[in-house]
Amino acid sequence: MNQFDNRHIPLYKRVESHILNDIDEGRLIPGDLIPSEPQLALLLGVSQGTVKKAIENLVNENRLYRHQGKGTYVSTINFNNSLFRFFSYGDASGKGVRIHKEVSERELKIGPKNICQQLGYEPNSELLYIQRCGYVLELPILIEHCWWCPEVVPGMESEDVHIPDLMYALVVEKYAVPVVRAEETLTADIADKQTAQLLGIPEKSPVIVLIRHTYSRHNKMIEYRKTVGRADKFSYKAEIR
Amino acid sequence: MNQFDNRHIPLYKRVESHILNDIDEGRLIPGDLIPSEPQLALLLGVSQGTVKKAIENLVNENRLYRHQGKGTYVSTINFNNSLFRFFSYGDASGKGVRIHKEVSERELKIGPKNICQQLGYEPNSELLYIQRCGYVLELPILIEHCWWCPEVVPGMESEDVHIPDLMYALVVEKYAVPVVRAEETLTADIADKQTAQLLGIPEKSPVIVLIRHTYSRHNKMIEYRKTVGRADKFSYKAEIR
DNA sequence: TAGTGGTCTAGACCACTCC
DNA sequence: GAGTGGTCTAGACCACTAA
Repeated sequence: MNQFDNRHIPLYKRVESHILNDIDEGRLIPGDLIPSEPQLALLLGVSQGTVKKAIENLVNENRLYRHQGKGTYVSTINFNNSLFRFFSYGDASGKGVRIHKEVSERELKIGPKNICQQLGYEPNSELLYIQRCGYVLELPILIEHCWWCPEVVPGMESEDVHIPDLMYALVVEKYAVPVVRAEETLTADIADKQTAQLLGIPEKSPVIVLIRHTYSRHNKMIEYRKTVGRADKFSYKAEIR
Repeated sequence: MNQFDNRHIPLYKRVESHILNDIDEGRLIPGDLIPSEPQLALLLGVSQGTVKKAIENLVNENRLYRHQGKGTYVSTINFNNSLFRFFSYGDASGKGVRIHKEVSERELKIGPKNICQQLGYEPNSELLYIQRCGYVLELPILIEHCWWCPEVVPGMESEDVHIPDLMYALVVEKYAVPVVRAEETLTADIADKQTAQLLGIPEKSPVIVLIRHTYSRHNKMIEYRKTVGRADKFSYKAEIR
């Protein structure tokens, strides 16, 4: 049965699956060096060319990256690929304008029902809520509402723990929780009273809303995040072919 | 380190350039069959494996597609890749809800200065303007404002010419103008009075704004389009790794 | 049946990195 | 110098398409 099924799956696909399994089950974590082409070829009983093809495919899918002379590594998630990079912070000349974030709320509290469920909790469970405001040159430009699984990041509700702009660096370094991937959904809305006040814009101004689901290994969702930003500073560009 | 060693360009890159040149200069047009691997290998004096690698790269970039047993073709632009496919037309169960468009204005008129310039005209030139309203089940959901180069589509201002939902089909078939690619930019705004009226929504409701630049061969821009749609029906999803 | 792309192998040589 | 990935070749065999 199994033999019949496998007969139609190309060898390079099996090599891809082998590597992806090692990643998904934590035997390889982001940043790790994977075995070299000859090693994998020997291990899996295929030619080096087949291994090369499998790795090339995974590189194209952004799952691996290679350095000539060094080796092949498991990709680290890159939040510069977030849709939020399409906010232009008023700097017409070039990119790279820094956005600074400040925590405005941080506490354990009962999460909304749908967020509890998405994070794998019973409704009305206590979650870690962090609210931050993002600034460019003192100008508030976005509000972040983050909901974390509290036992994934124990103690992060304490004022003693400094939260860097890129929160995920803290999660990886302090709690050793690898952030593996995220899903983002973009919509638009108009500012409610509280958002308008925090952003210093008129109520009912257009805002961009970005919902992010952040995942660790084994497809475990560890954070729900809703970011609301000024629409007048946002534009997302794509090419169609 | 010798920075002048850039002279060496890999053979497969040259094969890619050869094919892309043939496309850009119109010797190959979308839908055309390109020469087979052995033919290209012979023509360019490289091995078939090198041609294969070049073609694989172009397939990954969506410039070509292949059919086993048939051959390799130049990609046709696919407007299903438009960002507008992320409008969900109120149908929760599945996709594929049809959007029907009706022309509400069609005339030659002086274009806005920036649009004239982008289309390669002097300011205050006459352009072909077409306005359409998009419906799902009688419910207006978006407004399209299209500006065309008039001599690219002569006579399209006439009421006699039927404009199909996918306008580009007409342009390709009737005027033999290949549509090669398009660029889209997404932003959000609030509905002005006219838009609100046409869409049947309150003034100042949130709307999604999509600007599209459409190009023919030789990088010639042939259309400027601005589409304004109800934000409450739009969501764009992406994955970060 | 001839021609196309799809998979797979074996091996050569080069460029880069680290020791 | 040893090990890594990057390029390139030659050739085998298979799967699909069309005449």
